[in-house]
Amino acid sequence: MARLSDIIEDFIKDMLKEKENGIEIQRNELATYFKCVPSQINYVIGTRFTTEKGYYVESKRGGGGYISIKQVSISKPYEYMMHVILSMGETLSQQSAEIYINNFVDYNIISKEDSVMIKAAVSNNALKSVDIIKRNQVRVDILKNMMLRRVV
Amino acid sequence: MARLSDIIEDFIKDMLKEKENGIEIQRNELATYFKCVPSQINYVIGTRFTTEKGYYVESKRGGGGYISIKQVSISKPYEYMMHVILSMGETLSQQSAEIYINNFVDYNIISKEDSVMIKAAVSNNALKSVDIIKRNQVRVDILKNMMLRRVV
DNA sequence: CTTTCTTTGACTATCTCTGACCTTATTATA
DNA sequence: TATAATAAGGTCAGAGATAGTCAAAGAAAG
Repeated sequence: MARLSDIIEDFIKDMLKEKENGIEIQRNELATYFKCVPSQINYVIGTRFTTEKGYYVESKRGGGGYISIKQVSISKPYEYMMHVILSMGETLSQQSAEIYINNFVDYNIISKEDSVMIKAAVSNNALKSVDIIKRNQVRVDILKNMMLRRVV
Repeated sequence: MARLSDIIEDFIKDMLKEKENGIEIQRNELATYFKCVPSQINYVIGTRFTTEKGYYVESKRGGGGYISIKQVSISKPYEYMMHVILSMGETLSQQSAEIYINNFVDYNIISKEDSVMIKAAVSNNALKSVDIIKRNQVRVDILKNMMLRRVV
């Protein structure tokens, strides 16, 4: 059974596809349409339209309020990559790693096939014999090393 | 009498036969159907639907959660890779890893560019924060995971 | 008799949905 | 203009819905 959040996510993504310059939605309107509480719209945006995933969200309260969603432009892959590597920090969960890797595909830095392989390299399964405490540290080291080699 | 785990295994395999693109199951639903505890489903999947046996399993928790199982098509590269992976053993030096990776390039399983990236993933530099004692074990895990996903 | 495989259940982790309460912006009115 | 009413959107904690882990008990095989 598809989750409501997924349905709303798809709905918003469809809207974004049609509009080049981002969209503006009414939170209450959307909630009424999907027969859910307004805060579920926040949940969807908060979990699916994050900065990490390449979205830029703004909103305004009060009369005539709105939520605007834009997709970050993908102009300079190399600079993006270096920026991301430098901003990764010293530790990385499997989940966060996958978000980064999906972004690399979106930015045409790696192919879909490579992304599968890279995800495998940093999966908990591959790192199962690394101490839990160190695992996220090893993960980020591996990902940085791979991505550096790819763009250099 | 056949063990329950075998019955569940057969049931899932029958489902897989009918669906070309893999299946999605509900752990609790299946457990109810077979009148067993949910964790037995994990046991069956963990012992019968492993990567080594050619299956790829993903799951998600929470509302609308699922376990998805896909059967890997047994291609020539897959068989070759499986053979190589099984021969790798439980530990691998950086030097040996590079020999394997070079062979994969020769066999046209990966590109030269990918080989650079894979070598980076299993380099001592990427694994610098893994205990020396465990490093060769982690290295082989990573390489196995990556290569399996590449041929799958 | 020992080892390995199976079954069970208590506890844990994660994701989704809901509602009460809060903050901010605009508009109407005294 | 100051104030009140109205019209948005935001936050957060808790309830609900799944799945995962692990160790111990039980059963089967060697």
